[in-house]
Amino acid sequence: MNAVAEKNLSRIQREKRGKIQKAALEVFSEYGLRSATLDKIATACGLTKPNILYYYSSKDQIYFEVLNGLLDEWVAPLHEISKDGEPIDELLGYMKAKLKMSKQKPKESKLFANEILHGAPLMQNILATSLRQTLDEKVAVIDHWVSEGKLAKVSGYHLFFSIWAMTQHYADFDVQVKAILDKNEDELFQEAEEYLTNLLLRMLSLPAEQIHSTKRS
Amino acid sequence: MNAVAEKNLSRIQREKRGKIQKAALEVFSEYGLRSATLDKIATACGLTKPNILYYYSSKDQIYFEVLNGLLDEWVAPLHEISKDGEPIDELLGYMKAKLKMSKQKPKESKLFANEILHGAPLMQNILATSLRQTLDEKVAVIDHWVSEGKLAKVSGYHLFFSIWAMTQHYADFDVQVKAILDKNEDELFQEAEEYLTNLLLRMLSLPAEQIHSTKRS
DNA sequence: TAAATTTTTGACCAAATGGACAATTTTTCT
DNA sequence: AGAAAAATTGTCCATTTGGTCAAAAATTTA
Repeated sequence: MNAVAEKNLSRIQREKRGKIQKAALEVFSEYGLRSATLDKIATACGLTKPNILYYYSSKDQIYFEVLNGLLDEWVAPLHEISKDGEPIDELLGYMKAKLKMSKQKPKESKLFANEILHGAPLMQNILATSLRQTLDEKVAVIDHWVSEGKLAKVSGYHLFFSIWAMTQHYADFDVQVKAILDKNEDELFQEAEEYLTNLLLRMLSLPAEQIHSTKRS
Repeated sequence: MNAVAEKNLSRIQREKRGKIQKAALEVFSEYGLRSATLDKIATACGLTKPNILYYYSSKDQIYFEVLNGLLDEWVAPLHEISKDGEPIDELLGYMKAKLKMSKQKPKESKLFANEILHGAPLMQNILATSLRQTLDEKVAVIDHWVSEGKLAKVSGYHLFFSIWAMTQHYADFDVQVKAILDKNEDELFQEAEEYLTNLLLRMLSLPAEQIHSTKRS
């Protein structure tokens, strides 16, 4: 029900559905599924409530569409990790891509976080199949790098967990971060990138290489 | 309105309030403030809805009490960091304490996560004053350790952010973690501790010390 | 342009839910 | 024991909210 069916929609259909999804993302990410109301979404996109229900059959349906629409984009950076690249560069690149998403798409990040936090009722299946499979592949790549001596010994799964946790933290918990550090966003993310780069370099470099692990921004 | 006033409560008051708070934690952490209903809390603690409202003036009030009741406990491990201890041991100890809380109190972790994720309307003040002050002090300690050459150069603030993120990840996003890794909880947290210990050791150790940074459980 | 189709909306409904309250029961105090 | 205070509950209410529907307006098609 995506790129295929989307072509059959009229101009109006596409416009309005787009508006609704955009507004829904705002509202859902701020309030969560339950606290978000159709009225709030309606106000946010300048349509009436019944009009919204003309395009989507229910509130849950909107939520599902929004979440699904973001999924691919969300997992995309993972696919960019190439087994033929320089291990540390690949992983630093992944971290940076994830951090960039936190900076530029905090609402999307929060929406996912909220969904998973409450048991991922709509995504558990995808997590356990699609995401898991992709991750298994990438962990295999990491294991291979480790066995080849190109990377310090590390658990691939936990490495990914920690990259997710640390990068998304700056989006999901921005309120806390900003309550403690009153830098502007550019500064903050610049610092975060330097910090995380250093962290990964130190953690992933082999002892012998540790010497030239100072700057590699 | 805490330890002081709490003494003036009758046995029944203390029992029932305790029951209610416990049930409320369950329900709020699973559903969030808005989706949680008084009926769910009532069922969970075996009281009637009006009875609950006899002890707490409103649903918001219960939520506030639960959240506040947990706050001190939540920040406590931070106070344990002693400037007189061995820097790396202190920080490893902190990480382990936080990880333990994630394992043993996932509901509390999720409650906080949810609150902050949605803008921390009830806690922003505390975050920006109390937590911030405590953290400033601990960051000063870290800076001192760094200047004394006892710790690799690192941003204290981001170090704390990353410890929070990585340890709480195992509680807050447990659904995702478990969808990817099907270990039992003991194994999982054991692995996590080893991984995070290694990570912190590598990141915080001075280059010269890196040699004996293999095992230090 | 007129008919057919699509889009939009005002009015309305039923269910869920936070909370009020008076009456009743239980506990405590004298 | 009996009065006073505290605790409990059944009943009720107002608001919020997801969703329906028929009629009206706008757009497309022939």
